[in-house]
Amino acid sequence: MRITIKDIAELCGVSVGTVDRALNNRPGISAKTKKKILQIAEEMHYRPDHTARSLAKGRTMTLGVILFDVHNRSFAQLMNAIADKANEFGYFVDLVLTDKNQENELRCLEHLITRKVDGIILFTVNKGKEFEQFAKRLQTPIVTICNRLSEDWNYVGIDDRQAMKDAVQYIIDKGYERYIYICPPLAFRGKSNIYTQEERYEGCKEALREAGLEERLILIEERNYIHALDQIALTGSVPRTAIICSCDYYALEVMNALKAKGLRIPEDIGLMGFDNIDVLKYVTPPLTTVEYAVEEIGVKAVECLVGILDRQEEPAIPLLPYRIIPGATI
Amino acid sequence: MRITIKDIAELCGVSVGTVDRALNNRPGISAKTKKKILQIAEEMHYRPDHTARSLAKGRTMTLGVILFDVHNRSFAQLMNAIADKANEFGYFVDLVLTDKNQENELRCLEHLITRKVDGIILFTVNKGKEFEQFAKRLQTPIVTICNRLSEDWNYVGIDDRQAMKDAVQYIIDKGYERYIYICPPLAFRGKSNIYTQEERYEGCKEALREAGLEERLILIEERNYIHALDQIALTGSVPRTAIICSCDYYALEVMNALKAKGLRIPEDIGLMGFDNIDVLKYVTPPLTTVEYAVEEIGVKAVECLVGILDRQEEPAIPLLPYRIIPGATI
DNA sequence: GTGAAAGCGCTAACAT
DNA sequence: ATGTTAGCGCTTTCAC
Repeated sequence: MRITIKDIAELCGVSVGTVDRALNNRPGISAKTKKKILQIAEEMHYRPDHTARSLAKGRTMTLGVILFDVHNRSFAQLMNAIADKANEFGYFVDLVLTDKNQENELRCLEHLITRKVDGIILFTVNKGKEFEQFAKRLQTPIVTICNRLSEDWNYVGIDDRQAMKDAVQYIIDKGYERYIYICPPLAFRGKSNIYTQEERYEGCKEALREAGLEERLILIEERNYIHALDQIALTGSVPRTAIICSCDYYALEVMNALKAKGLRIPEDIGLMGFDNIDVLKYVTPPLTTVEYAVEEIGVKAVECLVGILDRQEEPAIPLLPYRIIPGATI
Repeated sequence: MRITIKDIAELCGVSVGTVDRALNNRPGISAKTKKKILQIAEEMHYRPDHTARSLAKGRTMTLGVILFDVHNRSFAQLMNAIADKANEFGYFVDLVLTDKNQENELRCLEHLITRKVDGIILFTVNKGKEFEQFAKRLQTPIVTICNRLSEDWNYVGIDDRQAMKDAVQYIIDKGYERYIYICPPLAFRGKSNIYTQEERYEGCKEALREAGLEERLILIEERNYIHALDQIALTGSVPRTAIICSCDYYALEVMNALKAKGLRIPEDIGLMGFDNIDVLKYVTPPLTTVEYAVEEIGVKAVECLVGILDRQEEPAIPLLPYRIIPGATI
């Protein structure tokens, strides 16, 4: 049996109320008894029971975080940033993984509610009015990150459309003649929430359209994009081509494929990523990509949530900055 | 106010005991009332309060996991594996990060105890009798992974010494004449728990000793190992050198440095890593390294812990297998 | 300054 | 088959 405040109370010959006052240094207790209680507690290696405290206080001091997994993109960094910042505010973090599965995400949300988390940071794959109603019914503050749900929800992220637009403009300036855009199946649009992916694609199209190059774009959105790439003439006397990937991981796979074909980057073909994931520093040639501060997304999300929880304030968060990392693949 | 079993009881005109029986399908309830209760609960969007349940049952159905962070090595994969396996058994996972700081680790342990986790999976940086006593005093089952504490504790991992020995033997067979071993400062030996690092280094020495090559080994254990490498003659008419790194991340940094110097791998210099982290697939040339199933470590650790918790059984876990990945850098 | 007691929401043992 | 009740460990209000 673990030691409780009741045990401490008996040992000190006082009531549990007094022990509580000492332990949580609340007023209404003499310095002397307080000191004694704290000493005994220390000696007995007393550890408070957070479960009981939460039940009594109605708050768990815990933030739930919902992500796909911890591999993708820079989720590991994001997670670290969130955990650190939450700790600063005295909160702890519960991480749950959806594996990009919508049903799973619902279960994750239920789980966090069951656990009575005080607030939730959500990278959603769901969308639609029905889901939003479900989420509202949970009666728990939610901050969305990286993938917008709707204007009704707090959101922390970058302007993905403008960022991709800038990136493509950067490519255009280098004088490419043909553009291949690779992204996950936009056909999921109907079901899954791929807001960010859509935004990036729109940004690409906008840039090309404004440059009058719209018809030079080839969209590859199949699962097996490497295979699809093979189908497209990439060698010999073809227009000078740039491959634009909606995220770095695609770009890395493409880079492997291009290398395997013996193509030189960027002489034979240009390549652009997005996200600037941390492993890029070990990849040659250095990938041209778009960077933004993932950690900052985590920090801002926590600040927003804690603001709501601790101070009932809910300020809108401006979109975060981004920048193009030149690299050597464009 | 969120809805509770008491509310459901009133709505159904039954007692909380009956509601509990229905919700947790325990015996002693008619199919009819059960159905009604479940229906009302559904309609009212009832969510059980895990906090209250834990307090009543004395179990939280939660496993604590203590790691440095989620970047290093293959911690992300490890974490995913642990979370998945724990879910299978109906457990949830609480992850806490120590940032390789010993004091922090103590706080993390305290935290998990405060949260009343049922068991803990620990990648420790602490060691010594005092720490072990502290850990035992927590009265919570602990399974150590990846870094041994002592024979007193359950452990899941590989035979690092033998694995590195095999790796170095593999290098020796390729006819290298000089060996450079790079690892974190073994000087931390006194304070921090670097069991695994020591084992790997010993394995390297053993292999060389048995081949009569012991004096050909240069140990680099400074923080700034890239700088230290520079000091050592690596070009021109020097003995054919292999650089052995105690983990892949060092090897990747070294690879970058070698490339920057214009050295060819493995023609000019050999390079070996350890861990086979997942990003290696995007790195050229493919790094020769040692692989083992991180996921399996997670799975086994969870199985062990759940065995202790659910069935009071505590079987010793055999060390996991490993194998050398040839790559193209040796 | 300190004690007593009523919860927090749920479980489980004991009645009926 | 169903109801009643005493906790689980802590917080908090109200007396003294």
